Amino acid sequence: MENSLASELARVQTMVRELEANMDRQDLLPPAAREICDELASRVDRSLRMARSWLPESPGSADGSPLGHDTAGTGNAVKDAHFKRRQARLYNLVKGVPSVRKQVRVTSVQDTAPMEDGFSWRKYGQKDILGAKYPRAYFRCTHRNTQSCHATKQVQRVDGDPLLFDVVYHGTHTCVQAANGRVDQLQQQPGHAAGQEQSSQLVLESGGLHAGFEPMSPLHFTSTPAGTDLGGGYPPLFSPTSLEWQVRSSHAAAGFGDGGMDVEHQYEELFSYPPESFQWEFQDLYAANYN
DNA sequence: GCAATTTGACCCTC
DNA sequence: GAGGGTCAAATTGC
Repeated sequence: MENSLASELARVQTMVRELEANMDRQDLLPPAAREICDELASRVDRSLRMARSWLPESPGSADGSPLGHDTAGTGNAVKDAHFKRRQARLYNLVKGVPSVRKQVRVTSVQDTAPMEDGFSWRKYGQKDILGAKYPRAYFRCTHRNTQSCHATKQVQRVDGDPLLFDVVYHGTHTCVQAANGRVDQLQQQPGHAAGQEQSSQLVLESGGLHAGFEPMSPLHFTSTPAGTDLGGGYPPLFSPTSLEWQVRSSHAAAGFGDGGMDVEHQYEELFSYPPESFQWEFQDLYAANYN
């Protein structure tokens, strides 16, 4: 019952996105209509999450997957096993290295860039991922060599929702860029000290988080100039004008990456019982997403 | 000419 | 052996 409800909502969500994308592609979408589409998508998304919260645990299921991974139709146990292993690796990558995962929504397929996050990144690889429709792109900090900054991130378009990107950050920026702009902002957040770890970015990058109705401040994507394509036949990546951040994050350094906990549980755990140091962040994020 | 991206190959882990 | 992550030479764009 709830399962079919979730499926239906997922279908509606996809249709809204497709409608929006198609109209956007043909310049048929006036601003007012775009707002309605955004709101509609956002509300369906919220309903979907509600529906999923009723479901019994089903990690890796078509609709229950936090990555939006669509295993429906594959019916392939081997693939599923690989997918689970991939998920496990995603969350357990390097023990002790902060890992923050986010989902970034853009408002149209034209705006298909994982947003500017204040750092400059250099792409160093791209891989087709088993069971995933779109390839995963690998970025490292531009200042890796000059300043020994070992922060990296992975960006991958979510299957079934071309407007949604998974962005996984690994490591902490130690470059000057981190010391200037980012930390200055961090210091404005209560309870946060300069130079705090990657988890702080959750606050910053979702600072403008809204339920997806309002454009955020202008963005540009320095690391991925025109011509970069994350695959799937979509246009080159340009500057998104409006983004919705769905902060469904994990923080390996906080102990959520270990212990065999499934991904869905990690999210629930994180939102329900966030580590003390992150509680205020998740209160804000939760409020932004669910109120 | 330099910097960034692309992409095939290699390495590591499971 | 398969798959994910990284390297590095070739290519491209400014």
